[in-house]
Amino acid sequence: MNIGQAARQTGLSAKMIRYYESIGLLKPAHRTDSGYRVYGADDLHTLAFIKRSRDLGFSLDEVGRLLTLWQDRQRASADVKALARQHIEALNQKILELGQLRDTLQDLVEHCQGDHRPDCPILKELASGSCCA
Amino acid sequence: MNIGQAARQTGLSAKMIRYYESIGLLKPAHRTDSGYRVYGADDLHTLAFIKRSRDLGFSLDEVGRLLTLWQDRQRASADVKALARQHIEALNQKILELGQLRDTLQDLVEHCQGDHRPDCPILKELASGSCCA
DNA sequence: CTTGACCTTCCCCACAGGTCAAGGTTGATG
DNA sequence: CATCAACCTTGACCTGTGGGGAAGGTCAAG
Repeated sequence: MNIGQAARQTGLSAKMIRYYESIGLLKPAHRTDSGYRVYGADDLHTLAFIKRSRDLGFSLDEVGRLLTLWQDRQRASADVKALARQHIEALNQKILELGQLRDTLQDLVEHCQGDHRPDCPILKELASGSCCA
Repeated sequence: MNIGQAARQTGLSAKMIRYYESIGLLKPAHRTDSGYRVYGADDLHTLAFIKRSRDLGFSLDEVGRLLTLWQDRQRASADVKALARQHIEALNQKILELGQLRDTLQDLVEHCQGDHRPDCPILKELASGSCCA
């Protein structure tokens, strides 16, 4: 199977597959005599694993660790769980931060008339700085 | 005032200040005879405005628009409000997405023994794909 | 004069790819 | 066989928001 078909089957782009190979996330694919990359069922599995891990928000670095654990028959599931937990914590942290930003902005918006007068509390707060922690 | 002091006073880095100038977010700073950038009270105000806008999660592109509105005495506050609302919507969207990822991961983690056995439901789900929408 | 802190410009690095170019392969058609 | 479209290859450059550091100029104090 060529890279394009592998891409379509996994939902990745051909570009991404080459990129993953270039950064060492994937082992170099087999090649035809003319240099085309060839992918088999195993490779598709790995690509799909990467795709789903990315969809869950893991960084490529984390995906690399997950792949290692996946391919290691001796791994402890505790390792995977720890990685996932760590990722959950990062997500929660990000969610909190974004929520605080949103709330702050929401406050500002609610104090803004939103009419045609140039007077705007949002800009005033941005200029004066009393809005930010 | 030199760029280093301006940076310390506003919480930006000298690097960022030069960058903002290079992309046209800031007007080119005045220079001494020897080429050093010099910042006055007005410039500090603008830098602080940028810093606070960035802290609220606006992109540099959005900051540029806010700056324009800020410096435009004829602006309508409705414009600022619309920009802020738009940003709030983007934040909400991102928060939702991250929350869904977290919940999915949380489910997976809860089904994982987390012991020394190699059997791990998280990896199984990542490999099989039934976990993702 | 020397030292050290500061400034300047310039280039490379990160993430996670997108986009385009120039050229080689492959397979199907006339 | 010629040709054409669709596919593949590598490579280079773009995004956004800077960080890090090199090479060299400037300034103030000792």
